[in-house]
Amino acid sequence: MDSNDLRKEFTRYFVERGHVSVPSASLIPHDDTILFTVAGMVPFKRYFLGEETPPYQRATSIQKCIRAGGKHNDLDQIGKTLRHLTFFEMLGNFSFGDYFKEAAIPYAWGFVTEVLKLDPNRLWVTVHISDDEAAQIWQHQVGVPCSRIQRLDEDNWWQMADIGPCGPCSEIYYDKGPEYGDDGGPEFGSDERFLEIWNLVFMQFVRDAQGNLTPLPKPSIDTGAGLERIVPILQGKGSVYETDLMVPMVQTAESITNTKYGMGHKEDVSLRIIADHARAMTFLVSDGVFPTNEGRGYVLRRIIRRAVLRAYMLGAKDDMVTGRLVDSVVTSMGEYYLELRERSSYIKEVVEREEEAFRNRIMVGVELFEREIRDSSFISGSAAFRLHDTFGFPIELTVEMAEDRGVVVDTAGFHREMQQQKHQSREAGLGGKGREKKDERAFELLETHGPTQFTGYEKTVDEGRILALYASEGNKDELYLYLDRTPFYPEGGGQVGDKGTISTDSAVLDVLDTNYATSQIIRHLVRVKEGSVVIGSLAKCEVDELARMSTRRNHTGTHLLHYALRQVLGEHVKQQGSLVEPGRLRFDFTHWGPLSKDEIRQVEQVIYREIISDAKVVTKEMDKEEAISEGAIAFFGDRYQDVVRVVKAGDHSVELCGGTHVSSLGNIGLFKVVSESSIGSNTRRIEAVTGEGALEYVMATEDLVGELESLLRTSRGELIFKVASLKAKERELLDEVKKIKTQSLRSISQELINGALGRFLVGRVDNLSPEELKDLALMIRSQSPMMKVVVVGGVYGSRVALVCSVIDGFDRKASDVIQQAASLVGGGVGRQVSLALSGGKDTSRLDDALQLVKDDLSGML
RNA sequence: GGGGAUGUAGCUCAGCUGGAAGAGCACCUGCUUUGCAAGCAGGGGGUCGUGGGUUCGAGUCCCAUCAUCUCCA
Repeated sequence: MDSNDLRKEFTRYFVERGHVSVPSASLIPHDDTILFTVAGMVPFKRYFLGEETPPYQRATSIQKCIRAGGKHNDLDQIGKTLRHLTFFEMLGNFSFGDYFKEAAIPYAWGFVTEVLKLDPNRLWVTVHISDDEAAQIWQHQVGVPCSRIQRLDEDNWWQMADIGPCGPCSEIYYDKGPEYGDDGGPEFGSDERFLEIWNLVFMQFVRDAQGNLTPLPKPSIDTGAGLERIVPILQGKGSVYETDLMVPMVQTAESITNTKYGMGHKEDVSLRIIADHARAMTFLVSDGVFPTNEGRGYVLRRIIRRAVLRAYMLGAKDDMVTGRLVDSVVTSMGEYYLELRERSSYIKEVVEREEEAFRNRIMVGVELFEREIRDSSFISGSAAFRLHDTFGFPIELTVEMAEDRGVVVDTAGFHREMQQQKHQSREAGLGGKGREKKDERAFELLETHGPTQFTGYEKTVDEGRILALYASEGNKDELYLYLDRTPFYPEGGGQVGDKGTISTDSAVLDVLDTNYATSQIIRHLVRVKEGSVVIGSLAKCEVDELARMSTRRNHTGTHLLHYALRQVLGEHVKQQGSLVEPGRLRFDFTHWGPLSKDEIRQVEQVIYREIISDAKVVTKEMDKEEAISEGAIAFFGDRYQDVVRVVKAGDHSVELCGGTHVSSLGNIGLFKVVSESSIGSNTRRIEAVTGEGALEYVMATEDLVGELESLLRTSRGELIFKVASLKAKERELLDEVKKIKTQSLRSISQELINGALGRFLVGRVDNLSPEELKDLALMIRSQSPMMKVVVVGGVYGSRVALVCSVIDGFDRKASDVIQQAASLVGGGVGRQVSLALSGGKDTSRLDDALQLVKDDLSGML
């Protein structure tokens, strides 16, 4: 049975048993607590937690998963073992309060023995030490002999967190045979011999803060079976790398590195890493991850770089390799994952650009490495760390290259420095953030009064009843006010909270900010302007309408900007963050380089055309799937909800968004990009203004041009020409001045030479810059080769300059000659042999100083 | 969020403990030669990323800032 058949058979089996087949969710979860989708249950988490009601009671899915980076990190194990993978597929069936152990266990056993036709004599089962119920079902209902059921403790207990749903697990293991390791079942035997192929999680209890377990009224089932674990068994292979899931990638890896799988352990590890990473990078980019220097993007980046590095070390020194790797993944998996085929050229572009950047880094690093070993027979830990930390030169490559040269690397020292950096970063990370405390009172309000009703989409003035007023965490004068209904927009989706005023019969309050206390309770940060607040009284809420209007313009403008950037730069552009304030908007997005002036113009033009179309902005609540099928751009970080708010800004821009918007695009008025900059690799930031802000910006530019016009006494059309000709003129004049200066220096030097007696010269010339004075001294020396010492000094502005030049081989240093004179005028001098420069502030002592030098030299020569 | 590195001629870079802005390639002119990176002579081209500071004097030291690269979280 090949892997495509297995996927089909699995889905068919559970659909026949009343499950709804749910397509694989994105690798980017709608969940801030994890970096990637790491298991089949991730997309259903909210159903299991009871935060949302599932639309079905039984579901089955084949879920793409990534375990790399974050809490679930298998990256370092890849290639070394045969069972770890960064990318894998999870087969799962789920029950949301429907069936429980009595059905889940027989389903699993039925599939394994009847559909997969695995030999029951090779199967083992584990249950939790406390779970007699499951053991009974295995033994009596399914008929697994007692000797094949083992009891495990922590390994068979599941919990999402310290508090919340949890329960025992039960697993099915496959015995690969004595040649793979020691016997004794999964509990005592070898990990490589007994392979876990099926995990059943019984969500049975809720654990509270004290650690008490309370049984759930409707327990649930979450199962997971690794496709990559099962396929080798079905195909009679020792590992997944020999099955149809991996062979195409391994073959490509062989071909690009000119090696063969099975040649040797070292080569095999590398080939496995390349093959595994080929799948991971292809799927990650396909699901919208972009190589950047933080979070998910950083993990992707490491995966790409690691694959390239392994290929490089096996001999693929010059040719690009990732393009062919992506091709092999798209070809072999595109039949089931259609999105790969659709986006293959995009995936290749993103990945190949990263490879190219990395290859440039390697080249620089190799040079530094050479320099490092030139005069040292070993590489210190700190040197290896510097190569890695500063120049991005991987430690593996340092070690490899050192081995080739017979040089030792202090890897222990390297890891020490690495630990230190990690420690340092973690400290800084924790100190900086300051975690928000949970607003417990908001939960109470939610229980007693239900969610706050937000009316701000329709109006900016409304009435609400005051439910509570509490002291805020920070400033004493500032309080938290809770209403049953409010038009104040709470900070979210990048848009800042509304400001304004709230008044009752007895009090007037300034609203400083508005945000969510919990996901459904809105909290106003207020300051009492006059009177006192009576709980339960009716309050008139007035949002600062001017600020809100500006915010609306900026928010809709942000959507247009996003659309325009994708039009002009390409579909790789993706929002990374945004800030919408009344005064301006800020938009971070993925892109590989600075935008040219021309590209910014084009973006502004696209936006301009949208604005003058004056198309309506339509907001609609719709089903999530429906929204995506209409082309809405969904972002990670968005909460997963069945019903989402979709904002259609004109005919092109469609996004999921909870913010406030103008009613038609013409209201934006004018959109102007104010700045474009980098905030990290492959991440750019644009700041822009709209409406009045844009007008002010244009006016300021106008004023500037106006001022230039009057300053340069010319018209706007002539401005460029005027400045260019002024610069040319300046150049000309400077050349002229230089020529004249040289001439005058020549005549001054002649005068001084003529007036000189003997083999030295001391003279005073004022109004020459130190630079010119130096030229003068050199000129005298070159015109009069017999002159042994030349000292010239002069007043320049409020300062004194002194220069001394001596003939080669003179028995005193130039600096020594004027040392005393320099200190007399309040200056210092360094130590120079042939030419010394000095200066000072005391202009009145210059003549004395020069006399001092003269006396000194006459005595000597 | 924290750390490190880099920024000098069109390009690639050198410039040590502060003291006369350089090389190679490219470009222009001329000569030689007419063959795979041709030789020789001459020449143009630099706000030393930007802004402060220390100093008699800063490409060089200090601070800030911008850009690019990189590691960690």
